[in-house]
Amino acid sequence: MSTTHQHSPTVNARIPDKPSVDGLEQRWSQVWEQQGTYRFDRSASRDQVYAIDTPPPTASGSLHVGHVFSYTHTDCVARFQRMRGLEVFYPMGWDDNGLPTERRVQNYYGVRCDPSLPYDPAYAPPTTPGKDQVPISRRNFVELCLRLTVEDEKTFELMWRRMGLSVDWSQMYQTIDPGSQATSQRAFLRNLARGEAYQAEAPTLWDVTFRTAVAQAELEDRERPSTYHRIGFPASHGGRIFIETTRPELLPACVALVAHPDDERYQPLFGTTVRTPLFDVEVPVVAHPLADPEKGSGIAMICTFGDTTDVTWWRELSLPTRPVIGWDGRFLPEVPDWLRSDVARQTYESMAGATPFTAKERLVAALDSAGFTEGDPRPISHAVKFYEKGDKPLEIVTTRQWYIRNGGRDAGLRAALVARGDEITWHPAYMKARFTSWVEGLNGDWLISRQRFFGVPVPVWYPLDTHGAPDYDHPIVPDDGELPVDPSSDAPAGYDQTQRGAPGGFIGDPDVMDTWATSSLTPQIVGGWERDPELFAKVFPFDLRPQGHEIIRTWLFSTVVRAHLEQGSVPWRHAALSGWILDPDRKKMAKSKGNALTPIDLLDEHGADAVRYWAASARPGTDTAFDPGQMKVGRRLAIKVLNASKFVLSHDATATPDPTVVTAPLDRALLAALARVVDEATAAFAAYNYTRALEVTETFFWTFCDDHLELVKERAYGSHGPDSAASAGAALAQALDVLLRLFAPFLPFATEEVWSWTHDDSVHRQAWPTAAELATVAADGDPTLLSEVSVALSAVRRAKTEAKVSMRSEVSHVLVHGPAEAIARISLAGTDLADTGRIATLDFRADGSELGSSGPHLPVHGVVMRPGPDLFGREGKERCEESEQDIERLR
RNA sequence: GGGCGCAUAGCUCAGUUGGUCAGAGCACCGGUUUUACACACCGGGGGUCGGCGGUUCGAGCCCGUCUGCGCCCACCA
Repeated sequence: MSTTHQHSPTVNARIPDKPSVDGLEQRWSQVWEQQGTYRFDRSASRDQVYAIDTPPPTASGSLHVGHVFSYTHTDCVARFQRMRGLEVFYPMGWDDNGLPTERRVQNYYGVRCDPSLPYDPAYAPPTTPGKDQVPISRRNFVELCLRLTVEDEKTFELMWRRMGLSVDWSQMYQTIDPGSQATSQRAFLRNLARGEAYQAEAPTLWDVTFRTAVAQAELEDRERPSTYHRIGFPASHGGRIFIETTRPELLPACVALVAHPDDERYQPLFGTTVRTPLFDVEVPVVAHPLADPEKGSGIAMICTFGDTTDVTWWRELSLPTRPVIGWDGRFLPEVPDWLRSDVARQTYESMAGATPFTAKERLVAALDSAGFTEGDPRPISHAVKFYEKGDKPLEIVTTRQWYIRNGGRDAGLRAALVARGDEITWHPAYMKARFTSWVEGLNGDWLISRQRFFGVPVPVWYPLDTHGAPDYDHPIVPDDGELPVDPSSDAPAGYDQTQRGAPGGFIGDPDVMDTWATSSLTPQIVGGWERDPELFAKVFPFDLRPQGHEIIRTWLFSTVVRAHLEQGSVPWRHAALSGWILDPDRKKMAKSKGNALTPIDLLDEHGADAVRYWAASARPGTDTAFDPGQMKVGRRLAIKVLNASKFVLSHDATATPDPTVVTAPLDRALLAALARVVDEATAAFAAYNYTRALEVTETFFWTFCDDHLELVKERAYGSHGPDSAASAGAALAQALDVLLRLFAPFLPFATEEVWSWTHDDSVHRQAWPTAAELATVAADGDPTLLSEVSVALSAVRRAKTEAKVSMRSEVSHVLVHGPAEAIARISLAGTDLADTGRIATLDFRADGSELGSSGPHLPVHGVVMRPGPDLFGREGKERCEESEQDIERLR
């Protein structure tokens, strides 16, 4: 990189007569691709690398405006770091594995996966989805998933390119591609070997629609109406114990009643038994501190399992298991063997195979008619756990599942993971609290197995004994070199396919891993862990993980877990959490609400630079209102950059480090003021405050355009000779050169367009500007001069505006007066001020006066004018008196 | 129930360690067709900085408290 730029002899010919922001995106994104502008140079050393762990967007549909928003933030940081001299490792991935893709494929093609079907190599999906979903084999289904995600990902890539993301597209990955699968399986197998992954048969939160287990991190509470039913249990010593429950249909699964140990009402019952109504099962009355005396009747029935509290009680009180709900969410078809009496069996038969809803209706009716209920059902509203992607309440089903230790059952590991959070710099800092509180609140290990089809398979097989029963305690694992494997179609070493399912043979684990189990490894996947050790050493730990704050508990946390277990390190040094886009009602913009605009529409209407400007105006972590007005402002800024640049560069001036060319005090002041802006923008950017960097640059730029450019225009055209013109032109060129680089991370298209008028290389590979590079030319320039002259100019303009005359109107006499130092400075720019204000006679008076309404921090205290009555066409006396300005107009 | 964040002009938001901090942009009103830009430029009005109390010579800024909004988490009988 270099700050001295070669000049083309055809400078002016490259400047369009009518610069436009339209069409820049297509042109420059192509050039960047052809020239490899953003290609990562892996020959850089580790301390020269800035590595980004890019969030792979879910490839299950379309991008929305929230993506544009947050990815812009990351891109601005990436571009800054690149210009700062770092090699930026900026990959892009697609999270295509998992449920969202399955659902999209089902809807798109009108198919569903039936793993029992054989693979049909000739299968072609229907051109239009039929009314009923066509069952197809798992392999056919996966092929459709791959086919559709490839199409989606092409669209995504075009979108990102049009946004101007400075991604290195040669570093692309999919979470379902073979490399990701191998990494995911390798990490799992290492967890297994170290005892960090294990399987267990245990009560599991279960989504009955998707028929899969779900993890704690994927839960969400939803408020749902329900009803309390008051039910009497016959006590062994006579009388009835009344409980209140929202799930009376679980009565056949009841294993105990529980009350608080201190609850005097029920203390006499502890140690006794009651019998379940109708089902006539004897259950104990037990004590546990989790029982809430205030809730319902103060005594609850424990069922296996109605909720997670039941699981706690069941585990801690060593209660028996009486499951009644199956994987499909319906009551098991067979009458359970613990139901013995005829009434019990008949009652259960009326519920067998039913949904909980139907079973509840039938059982409550039976309880009513048998006189076990008391009073009317009482409506309540309570929180119910749902899978975040599901629409039916979760059930709890006992199943064999794979887990990875995440500190949920191990205080030492939990503390170590909390400490990892302290090693990460959070942007904004308060987001760390969400991480910490999540880790500290974990109550179980991470359930990673899913009973789904499109995902990374759990890479193990199980030997079958001579009776054909699997030995889950001795899984067969593949060698590292075999990865990735699919146990449902590959045979383990030492076996062949004919032994699949046969006694003495093997079976493959049928499950896939949760999508987070793979995406938690994005640093390892994209960084080439075990695949490309040289690369991995240069990028890991990564420098930045950008992501949404709503997935701190999932993606961020699970990535920390994997890196901690595998590398003994944090995965990255910084985590930047982006906010959400809110619609005008301050609700999160979401596709499901139908209020998310497509990004392409926005780009068509405003242009990429404009949309990026809006996004970059939002501070890190802040939820932000969707605001087309800001995009209009951004578009205006981009256009302004083009036009101002055209003016500056039309003078054929050269940015020069030679202080003998830039001699005018105002020109030096400009560069001195710009040096301060550079310092401020750099410090802000380095602290990930890209918004502040943009703001200071933009503010300066408008002063540059509206004041400085106007002040030096006449001189630049040569009105005072070639030397002063050269000074103006060189300073303008120098300032523009710096400003373009300051704007480059935000407005990559407009800045590149302008840069190309005078350069053959890309602005995006230039060095980030420094105050030092301006210092020589700025020389003794005083940055306050520019603002002081601006104040004086503003006062002249105000007088003309109030007189309702053109800014070109001539003024015969202006007196500027104020503190001596300010007057001394301003007088150095007197010629420029007189030219711009079209002032015939400009006088200065240092009197320390405080005329005018300017604030005390404004060093110029008044511009004193007297307009003549005839030229302005009015007296203007009132104005003079009002502002205490003695304005004299000489014609 | 616990935790975090927010509350400043009609709107969207800046205000770094308390002292020129009452700001910006948009919107609004008025003016200017000026050869980089009318996709422009110039100017203007507009806020008791959520309420109350406290610390201080001095408080959007610090402390307490209250109100409202949002988010995260929590064992849902």
